[in-house]
Amino acid sequence: MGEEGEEGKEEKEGEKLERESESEECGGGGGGGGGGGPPMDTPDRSRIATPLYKFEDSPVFNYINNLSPFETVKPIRISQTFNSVNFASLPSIFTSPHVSSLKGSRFLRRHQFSDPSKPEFSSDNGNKVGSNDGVIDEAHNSDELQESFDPGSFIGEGPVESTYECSKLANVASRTLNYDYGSPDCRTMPCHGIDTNYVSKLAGTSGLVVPFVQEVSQTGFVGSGVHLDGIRNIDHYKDWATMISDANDLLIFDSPDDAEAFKGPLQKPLDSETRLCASLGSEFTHDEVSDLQKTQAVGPVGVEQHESENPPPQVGEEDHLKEIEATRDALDGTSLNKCVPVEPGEQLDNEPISNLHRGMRRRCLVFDMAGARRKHLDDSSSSGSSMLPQPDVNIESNDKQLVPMKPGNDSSNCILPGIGLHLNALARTSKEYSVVSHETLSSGRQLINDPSSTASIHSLNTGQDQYLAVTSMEGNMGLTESGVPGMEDASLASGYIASEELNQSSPKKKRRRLENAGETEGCKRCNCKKSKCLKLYCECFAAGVYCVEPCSCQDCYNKPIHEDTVLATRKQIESRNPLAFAPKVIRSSDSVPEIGDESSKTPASARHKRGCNCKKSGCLKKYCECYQGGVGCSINCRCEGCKNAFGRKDGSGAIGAEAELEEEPEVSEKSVIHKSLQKNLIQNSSEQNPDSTLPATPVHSGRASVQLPFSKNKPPRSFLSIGSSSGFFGNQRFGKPIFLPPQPKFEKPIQTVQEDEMPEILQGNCSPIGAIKSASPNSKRVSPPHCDFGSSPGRRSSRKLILQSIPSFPSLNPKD
DNA sequence: GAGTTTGAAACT
DNA sequence: CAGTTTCAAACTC
Repeated sequence: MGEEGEEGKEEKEGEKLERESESEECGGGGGGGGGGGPPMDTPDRSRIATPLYKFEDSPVFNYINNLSPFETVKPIRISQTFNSVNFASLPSIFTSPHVSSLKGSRFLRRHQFSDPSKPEFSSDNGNKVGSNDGVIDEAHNSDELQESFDPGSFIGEGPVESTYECSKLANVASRTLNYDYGSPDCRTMPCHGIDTNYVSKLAGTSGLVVPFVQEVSQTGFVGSGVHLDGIRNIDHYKDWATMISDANDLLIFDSPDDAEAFKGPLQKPLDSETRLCASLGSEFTHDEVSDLQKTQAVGPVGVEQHESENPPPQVGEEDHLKEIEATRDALDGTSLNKCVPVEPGEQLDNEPISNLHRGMRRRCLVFDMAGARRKHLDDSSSSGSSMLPQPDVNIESNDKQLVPMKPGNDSSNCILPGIGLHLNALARTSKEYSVVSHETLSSGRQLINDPSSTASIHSLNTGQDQYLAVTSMEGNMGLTESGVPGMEDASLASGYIASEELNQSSPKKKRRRLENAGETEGCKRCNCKKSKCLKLYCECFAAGVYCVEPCSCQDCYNKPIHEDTVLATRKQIESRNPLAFAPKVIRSSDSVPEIGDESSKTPASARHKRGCNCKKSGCLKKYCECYQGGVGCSINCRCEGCKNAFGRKDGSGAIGAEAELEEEPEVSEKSVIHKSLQKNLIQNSSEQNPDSTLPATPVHSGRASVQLPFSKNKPPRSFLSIGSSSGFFGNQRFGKPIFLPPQPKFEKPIQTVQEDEMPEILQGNCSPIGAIKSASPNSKRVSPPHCDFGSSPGRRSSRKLILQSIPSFPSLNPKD
């Protein structure tokens, strides 16, 4: 009975959650997952297109042309090119060219975004909740991406456009392939279409992108394309008009957030661009504005107005103008004015601006709409940590959260199953990089990866893949290397996507299959049936990552789609046990050799944070967390009959696995242990390096590719940290408390988590113990972890691992 | 592949 | 805080 009761309870909860999620998803109405079809985006492209041409013919247009020093070229718009290209390659599914007309897209977008569902998409990249239609979704996603990518949709339109040509290919590729994002090159390269895509994708997921994009453009992305200066001008005006209209919208909507969001993100990037386009904004005068306004009525802009629901008041024009101006003024600060990047590269720059603007706005709207949820997320997630100063960042963080590890349903996001992780990781990195690194980390230091990490990645790739574990985000960042693999994965991924959905249907089989196949690489995933993957029972959840395709879980809520739920649950759990998501295995500094010494790094140096409680397994089976983690038992353990090969509680074996080997129980397991040990050694070597290179950043620890000895089955997961935002970098760097990508049970911890890494709190100062206490729920002794392990105080200082789980510790902020 | 064992997590 | 239940992984057959 009790069970039933409980189940019922859970069910209720689940339902509740579901409802919530659904509401979120559908929020707007339409979009929703299954439901909505192409929700928002499919506007009439034709319709959109038309206006432009008309526009050209219009007197206003002529007027503008006259004004502009440039020759007007007929706007044969890139869009066409772009469209043509895209479409050509696009699968039939995409019949509706989202991309086609930027403006059109804008149009739609607005509506779309207004739709609450949007957020979800953004987060997931279109992954819809639970829907199985991988294909469709994907398409959808891709569309979305496109949209986001699409200048119109994309905030960073300007830049994006500039990248256009490059991006074109990328887009196409992306669509067809679905996920090329992974291409490492992107990061490094300034303009690569891929980047754009990637960015766009990211953007889609989050508003963050903007900066990034901008950056790209700035970087010099030289627009390959032909520049239609004249067009540009025109566009510029047009953009202005659009902007104005947007401004109106803003006023109307009055969403402060928007404005803010706007400013933040754009500003920076724009600033840089400013030099290029600086003057454009200023150029506009009232008259021009008015003209524009008129134009709006006539031209394409008019369309927009329609959209905006603010019918161009012919009568109250003045007022309208005033409004506009006011808006404009307000926006000035924002950079909109600055805006339009004049880079030659920008083919479509004009639109970009407007688009940019739009994008911003749109995002803002989205936020607003989705708002509540996002906000709360932000708050929660970021609350502890210092958020990035810029709004974007916040957004990013949120978005990140969204990033799905498991595409589960959203193929798109993940897209790459294989890459999925990779992507995710990359995405984050990229985002962060773009944003963070640029801004904050100008130093870029970290970007450099660890070789080791890279190596690990490679190895992973070979395997299954799908989840590349990017050992370190940073490594990823390095992208260059890591990215490459990702690419491969991506290609592979496409294939996987479809299958992903299927997987869930037959979890067990799948799982087994994965285990067998993937074990090597370690792609193991969870197989939760009742926990909805929202409890620590779930390995994925416990690891702070979203469930991924390979997971065989049922009723999984550990997906980006259910971000809110996941976060909430996480919070809950953390409230109970702050260290719940912290790495379970802590490497003791003592033994911890320096980074370089891998050989010396043995599991022995590490210990399980809480210790095990084994009664029957003798700590010789994976039931034992210590053993599983490849570490010896410690005084923290309450195990009985400890025979842990890596070190006994009594200390006999403690020294190290090696010692253990000798001591190994004669039991048949000996061989097993041996294997495990060997693996460990190997892994350790690889891992350790990473550590060294990897700063304490959780990320590293995170899923470093390194697998613990036992992790064989469990490969490093993708990194998407649920929490997201903090993302690997984010968290630490920004000190966001959000979930860190936890390190997989042991895998990560071992490698990365060194005592050094341990949160300062935990470390040296046992003072934090209080926290720890809480951490140790069961009274299992939570020995002050550090103390025990942290026998070597000296080392600790160097790294600052932040326990993600720990909410806010300013001190934790990344040294970086 | 099904069933059992195990111990962590969750609950009371 | 301790005891019990639940859960999913690990393991066995």
